[in-house]
Amino acid sequence: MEKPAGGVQSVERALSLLEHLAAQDEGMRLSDLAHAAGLTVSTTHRLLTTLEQRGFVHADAGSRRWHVGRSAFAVGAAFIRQRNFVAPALPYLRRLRDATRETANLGIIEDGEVITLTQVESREITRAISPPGGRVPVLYSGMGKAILATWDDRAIEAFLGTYHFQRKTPHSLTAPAAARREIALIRERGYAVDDEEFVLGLRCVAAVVLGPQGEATCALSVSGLAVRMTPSRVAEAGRAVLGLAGEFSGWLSGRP
Amino acid sequence: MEKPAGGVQSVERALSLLEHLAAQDEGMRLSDLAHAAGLTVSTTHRLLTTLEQRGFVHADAGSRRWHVGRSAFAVGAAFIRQRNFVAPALPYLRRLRDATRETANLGIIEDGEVITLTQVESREITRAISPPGGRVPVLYSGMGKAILATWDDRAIEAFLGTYHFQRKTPHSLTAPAAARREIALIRERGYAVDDEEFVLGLRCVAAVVLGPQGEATCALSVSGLAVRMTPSRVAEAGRAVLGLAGEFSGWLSGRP
DNA sequence: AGGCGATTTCCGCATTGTGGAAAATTTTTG
DNA sequence: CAAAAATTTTCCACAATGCGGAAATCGCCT
Repeated sequence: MEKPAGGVQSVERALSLLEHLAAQDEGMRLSDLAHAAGLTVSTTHRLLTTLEQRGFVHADAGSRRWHVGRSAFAVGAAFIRQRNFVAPALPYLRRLRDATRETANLGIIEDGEVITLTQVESREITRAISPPGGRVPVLYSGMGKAILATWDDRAIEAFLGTYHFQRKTPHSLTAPAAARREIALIRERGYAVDDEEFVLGLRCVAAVVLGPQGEATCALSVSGLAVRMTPSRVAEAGRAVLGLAGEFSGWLSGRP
Repeated sequence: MEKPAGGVQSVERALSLLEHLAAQDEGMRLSDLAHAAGLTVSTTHRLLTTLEQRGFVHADAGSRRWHVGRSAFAVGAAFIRQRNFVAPALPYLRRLRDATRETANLGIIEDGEVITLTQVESREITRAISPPGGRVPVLYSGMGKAILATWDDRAIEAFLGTYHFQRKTPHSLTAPAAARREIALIRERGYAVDDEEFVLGLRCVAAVVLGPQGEATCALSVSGLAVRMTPSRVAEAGRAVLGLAGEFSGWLSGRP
């Protein structure tokens, strides 16, 4: 009627209900939900009943409120397990590459190391090459430090307590105190810098991507040769990576 | 036709597609998905298109495969954020209480401490009382130790490295070595025991609840007075809590 | 180029979902 | 504690909506 959408009406409505429920942490009552979604009460009730049979929503008998159900959780978890955010990240990585003219990377933390899942290469002739799939200890990586900085202090202390510091280059962090200062700096400006701390001649600027719960899901970074990555270009790359990580976070959480 | 379900057909079918996609980590092609779900190709395509418009699935242009999308992730994340697993856990906690005649608890780890989210009290006259909402350091809690034991060794070492050991009772763990032995034991038998390590006269048996990705989501425990919790009853409670935690894990991941 | 499997679009039909209104239930109020 | 108000649940007749067969299109391999 209103919208010339080519979709299945009842499915669209059901999905809309799920999104409304996800947005209200206290759950919603039937009539409120119907009003919010712009549907009649009876239609809303029928759709909710269907969703409930499949476990995608759950009606709390006591408070008469509807909540997101276990099946929605089980399905959503597959998104991370399957690494389905890698392909959608590519447009952001491309924009990051184009904004900085350096290689753009996407990485996650797994078992105490940073894995670069994918990258979009710089078009420069001389470019840093560290192919996707590689593993790097957290503190030697801009992405690792950016994610680390989102943890609470307790977890960070626990991590630093047993981290095996190594002097890979003259610029490497070699003590917990230096790491703490670094983390404070990252929190202040929003992005992390790897200033030739892992490989001499390579600089890296990274920012974290947050999921819908505010949890660090992954990180974006820009890596380039130190000769090109001057202080002013590092700052410029910081703004770019911060902006695009923010956009990608928003996309992950549901907003375009 | 086949099923006398009172639900909305197209919505049920769409949810079924989501669940099939979540189960196949490599994604699925249209025709395979249609076959798996028992639908015609054209119907499947129409439903997928609708789901895609809302971002609940994503079609990878290159490989021609469909995957779970970001919106499903965003909605599913609300399940954990809203703590929607607390109410559904109650039936399991009740069964646990009835099987052991002791108080049954549900807890999570947050900021390095265990929070008891809810409990079902023992019917015994003399019962241990530690009301929901309380926070206890991880290593003093059966639930905390059970969750800790699921972490990888690296993370455990990091944790133990800065843990502030305190001798709360003569039975408390007071050194990393003892904690490591304890974790090995927990992994071997599947459940954790707090043997008067936090409060004298109180024993606790706990097992972890795993989410769809195999991640520790929360833990179940049984707590009772040491005078009643004899070694044989501890072993019995261990079997009960292990079984029910497993059932609850299965429920969380989609199977009843 | 050509053929084949898979995907996408189209369309007439009746199955299916819709929303008003009534019945049942719960909550609030007098 | 009874009556009223508000909300949830069930029911039903109608036609709008979703269905699936088939045709058109696309993409890939030989």
